[in-house]
Amino acid sequence: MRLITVYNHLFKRYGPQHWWPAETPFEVMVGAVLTQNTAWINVEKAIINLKSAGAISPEAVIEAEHDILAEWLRPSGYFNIKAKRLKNYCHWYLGQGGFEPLSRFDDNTLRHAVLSVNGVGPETADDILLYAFERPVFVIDAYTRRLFSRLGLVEHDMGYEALRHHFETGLAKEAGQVALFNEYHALIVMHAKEHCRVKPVCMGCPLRRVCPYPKQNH
DNA sequence: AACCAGGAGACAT
DNA sequence: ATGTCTCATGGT
Repeated sequence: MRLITVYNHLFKRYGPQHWWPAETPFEVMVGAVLTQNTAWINVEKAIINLKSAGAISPEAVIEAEHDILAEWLRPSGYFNIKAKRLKNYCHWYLGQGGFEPLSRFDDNTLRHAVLSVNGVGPETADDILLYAFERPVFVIDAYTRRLFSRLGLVEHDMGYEALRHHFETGLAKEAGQVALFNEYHALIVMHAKEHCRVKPVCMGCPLRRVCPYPKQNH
């Protein structure tokens, strides 16, 4: 089965996801950091706190005391670490001059620049690249690994960069890379969420016969 | 009531 | 290069 075939099944079942769930590019960046190993519902609460405090800007994040910022981030978990990581990112972001100057970087340069921030790893960086800067990078997360290794389309022990390269080259001939990668990652997350927890059978699963869910606990 | 969620860094080996 | 610990709230 080809990668684009899996995509077509998912899209037919779930339709367009119009990700990322955020109002501005900066809000995408904040969400990308806060959602590290965390349920999105909890990230939403933290973002609401930031908005209520008028702190959904890089300047406000930097100016806030650590303990205050951590308190706003509390619902998203790891609040002490994430307060530091968010400040690290905002310092770097403003140091680069914000969105405009960064948007002139070529894809690879921008990716390495974002990755240089302490607290921003490959997945967080690619969330930011794809959903805030609209660059053609394929986001690899735990869901992607699990789904495609169980489908037998990738090896289970592939590293992040190897997986990313596999998806990007495997979909290279498809039109509209950014829009495709945007929808694909969102659909993978949606599919995983539907098959999360108790689901006796894959009723309505777009991948029917080959659907790897549920297996073990998922 | 254990288990997991849209990971990453520090550190040891 | 690869493996293990830690970070932490909230839903099921």
